[in-house]
Formats: sequence, C-alpha cells, structure tokens
Amino acid sequence: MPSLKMEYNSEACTRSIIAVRDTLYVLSGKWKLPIIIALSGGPIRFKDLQRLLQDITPKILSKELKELELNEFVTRTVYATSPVTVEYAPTKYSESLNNIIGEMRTWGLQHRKRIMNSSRRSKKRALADA
Amino acid sequence: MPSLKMEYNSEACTRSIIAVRDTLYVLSGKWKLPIIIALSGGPIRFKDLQRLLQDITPKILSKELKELELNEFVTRTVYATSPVTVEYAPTKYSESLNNIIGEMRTWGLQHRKRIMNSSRRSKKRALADA
DNA sequence: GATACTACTATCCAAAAGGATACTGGTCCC
DNA sequence: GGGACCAGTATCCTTTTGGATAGTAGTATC
Repeated sequence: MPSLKMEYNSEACTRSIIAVRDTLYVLSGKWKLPIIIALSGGPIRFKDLQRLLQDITPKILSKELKELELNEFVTRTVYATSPVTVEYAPTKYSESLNNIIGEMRTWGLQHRKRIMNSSRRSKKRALADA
Repeated sequence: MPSLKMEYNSEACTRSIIAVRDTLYVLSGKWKLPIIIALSGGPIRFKDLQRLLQDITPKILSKELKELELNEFVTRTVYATSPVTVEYAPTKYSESLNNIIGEMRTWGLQHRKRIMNSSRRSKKRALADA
C-alpha cells in the first residue's frame, strides 16, 4: 500500500537514478576519470600521458581519448613540428567534473585506510589492486 | 626535462588516480549506485527493489546485492514470516557515499540539460538512454 | 643506413558484464 | 488443486571491455 509520500519518494529516487546513470554513462570504464585527472595538470602529449597512466596500452588510450573528445572533455591539437607532436588538453567543461573527482578521491583515500585497518582476511572486492 | 614541480605534481596526480580507481572499483558497473540510491529510502524487499530499478533482471540484482553486502553497503535480513520476506537495507557506511552520489546527480542533471539544448546531431555517447 | 622515437593503428584474444529465458521451492488464496 | 506471488537460481548467450603483441609512417640521431 504505497502512501503519497512513497509515491513522491520513488519518483524523486527515479530522477536521481537517471541523473546518476547519465553521469556513469559518460564516465564509464576504468580509464576516463584517470585520464581526466592526468590531463588536469595541463596539456600533455600522447606518450607522456601513457607513461603517467602506467599500464594503459596505446590502443585503449587512443580509444578513450576519442570518446573524451566527443564528449568535449579534451581537445586534441597537432603541432606541425617535426616529428609532429600532438597535445591533449582538458577543456573548460572538464572542470565541471572537479567536484565529482574530488569526492571520489576523498572517499577512495578514506576507504583504503578503512580496509587496511580492518581485520578482513580478504581485501578482494574492496580495493583496486591485488 | 621535468622540473621539481612537475615531479611533485605527477606524484600527487598518481595518488589521486589511485584513490579514484579504488572508488571506481567498488562502485563498478551499471547498477551499484542506482541500487544504493534505491535503498536510501530505507529497507526494501527484493521484488520491490527490482520494480524500482525498472529493467534489472533478478540474476543481476542478486549478484550486485551480494557484492554490496561484501563491501558493507547493504545488509540482508530474512524474516521468518510465511512466505519468508527478505529485506535489504542501507548501512551506515553507505551514507559515506552521499557526497559522491550528490555530485554525480547534480552533474548528470546539468549534463542532460546541456546536451538537450545543444545542437549536436547525435546524442550518442552523451546520455544513458536512446 | 641502422637505430630510435612519436603517435598511433591492426589483429587477435580473454574475461567480465549484462541480459533473456526458464525454472524451483515454498506458501497463500480461493 | 490450480493459479499467483516471493526470492531467488540455473543455463545460455551476446556484447563490451580491456589487453597483448606487432606493425606503420615519418623524422631525427649517430
């Protein structure tokens, strides 16, 4: 027997879910946020970006950068130097993600401490590395 | 020629990336955040949760709930009623995600407006639905 | 002219994620 | 005792994701 209040809440809840799903959608995958963070220091070249991200392969990096360009989070500029250099830079719009990234960073730090201090035998499913 | 400043920044950047990756790791997939949001209204039963989330299949819902339990975001309580009822409830720890969820919700709302108002032909890769 | 570096692309493959469909075991309702 | 509802499981399959490995075109270096 759903009350009016329930009705209202469930609609508000659905709206929240849709909004969060939209966000998840454009930020999907393992690499988009790390790439945006890596770019936040300013323009950077493909190879340097790859180095900064440690274990990303060029294929994946290339694919992710294209999607980020499509969504207007990064720009790609080719300089006619010899060997041509290509620089990727964050857009103004990418800064709108700063709050999300900040909160995720804070939460991640806190979570890692919590897991490390806990008596769990297994840290599987709790931290990104081994 | 990396300056000392560059060195520092790249380490800070790496730390941010690790923290964000930890967060992404436990919240991975399409459903975990939506489920947590759906639970935020209080205890709810399996079938009602499934209804609230619209198009999730019981297999996926069951799997996600198990992972959320492992990470201490939800509790599962069985009541010895007849037909047994099972209630899923958010834990205190799940509230620590409120800031992240709030920011993602705000960003998602803003992003959808932006895309809808833009003259892009294609909204592919920009919004979660068709 | 051999080697090296940059910015990728191409091919192939494995694993994970997600979903469709069907089913089970229990209980209630009539 | 036939149908319905609940809380899932079981099986199968497709798609997506991510990665390993190799290669290319162009230039610069020694």
